[in-house]
Amino acid sequence: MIRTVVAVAHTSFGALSLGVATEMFGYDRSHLGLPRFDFRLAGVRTGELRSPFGMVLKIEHGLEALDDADLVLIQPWDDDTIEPPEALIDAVRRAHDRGATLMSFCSGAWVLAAAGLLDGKRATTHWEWADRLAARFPNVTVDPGVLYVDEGRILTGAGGAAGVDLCLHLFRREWGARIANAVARALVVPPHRDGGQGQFIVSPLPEVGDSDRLVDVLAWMRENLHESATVDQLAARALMSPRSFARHFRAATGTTPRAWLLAQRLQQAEELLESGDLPVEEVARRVGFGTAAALRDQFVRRRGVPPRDYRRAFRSTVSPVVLAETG
DNA sequence: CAGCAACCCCGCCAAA
DNA sequence: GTTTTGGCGGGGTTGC
Repeated sequence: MIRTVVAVAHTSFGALSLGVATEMFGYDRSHLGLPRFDFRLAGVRTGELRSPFGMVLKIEHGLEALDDADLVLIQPWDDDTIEPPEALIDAVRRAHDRGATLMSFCSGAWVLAAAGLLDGKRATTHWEWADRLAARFPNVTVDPGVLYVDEGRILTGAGGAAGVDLCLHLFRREWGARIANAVARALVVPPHRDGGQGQFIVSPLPEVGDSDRLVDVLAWMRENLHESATVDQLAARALMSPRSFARHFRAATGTTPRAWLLAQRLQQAEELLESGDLPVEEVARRVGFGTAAALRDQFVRRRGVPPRDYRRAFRSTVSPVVLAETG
C-alpha cells in the first residue's frame, strides 16, 4: 500500500527529476483511480536549496520524514567525489528495513548503492554515471542500457525523462495498466516504454520522408496485432529487404520487430484482462497469440504472474469512469 | 514439461 | 571516403 511518498533532495536539485516526482505523486489524480498521496519533500536539512539556474527550493522536512514513508524517491546525487552523509544513508536504510519501497532517479542510485541496498542486485543510472557507479560499487550489476530496473522494493531509473517511465511502471505494477495509461494520457506521454528498451534511441519518431514506408507498417502492426506476420512479410510490406527493415525498425523504435510486437501484445492483453470478461483464450487470440498457453508463458515471464492472477489483482480496483478513449 | 521446427536477430562483409 | 544496403551464418528464442 503506497500512500505516503517522500522525495529526498540533496545538496542541489534538478528541476526535471523533481518535476517528475511532483507531477506523478504531488497532484491529486484520484479521479484517474490512483490513491491520493500524502506527498512531501525532504532534505538532509531544512532550509533553502538552489538549482544552478536561480531556482530556490524551500525544504521544510528533514530526514525524519522518511520514517513514515511508504515510497521514497531518491533525487539525483550531485557529485561522485562526495560521500552521501551518514544521516542520509541511515535514513534510507531504516526506510528499507521498515518495508518501504525505494526509487532512485538518475544518479540517485549512488545513494542507494552507498547504503549497500544495491549489493548483489541489478540497477541502472544515467548512462554518463554508469561506469563510475560500477567502479565504485563492484557488487552492483549496473546496466546502463535500460530505462529502469525493478528489483521489487528497490527500483532504479535511468537519467532524465526515464523517471517518467519508471513512475509509470510503478503505477502499472501497483494499480494496473489502465490507470497507468490514464496517467500517461494526462501527462501527454506515450503509455509504456518497456524497461529494457535502450536509452540510445536514435530517433523516437521516425523522420518523415523515405521512412514513411516504415511508419505505415508500424501503424499497420499496431492495428493488426492478431496477424502473426513474419519479419519477411513486414519487410515486404515496407518495401525493404528483411535486413534493412530490421535496421530501420531498430533506429525508429529502439527495439526489434518481434520484441516490439510482443510488448504491444502483452500491453493490449493487460487492458483486455482488466477491462473485460473475455476468457483468457479469447484474449490470447485477439492480441495475436495462437494459444492461451503462449500468452500465459509470456505473461509469466514478463509480468511475473499468470493472466488469471493479473486479472484478479487489477479488475476490481479500476474505477470505470475516466477512460473514454476520446480523452 | 520437453523437444523440435521455425523464426528471429545481429555481426560481418562486400556491393552499391 | 562515407553511408546505406542486403545476403549469410549460426546462436538464441518462440510457439506448439
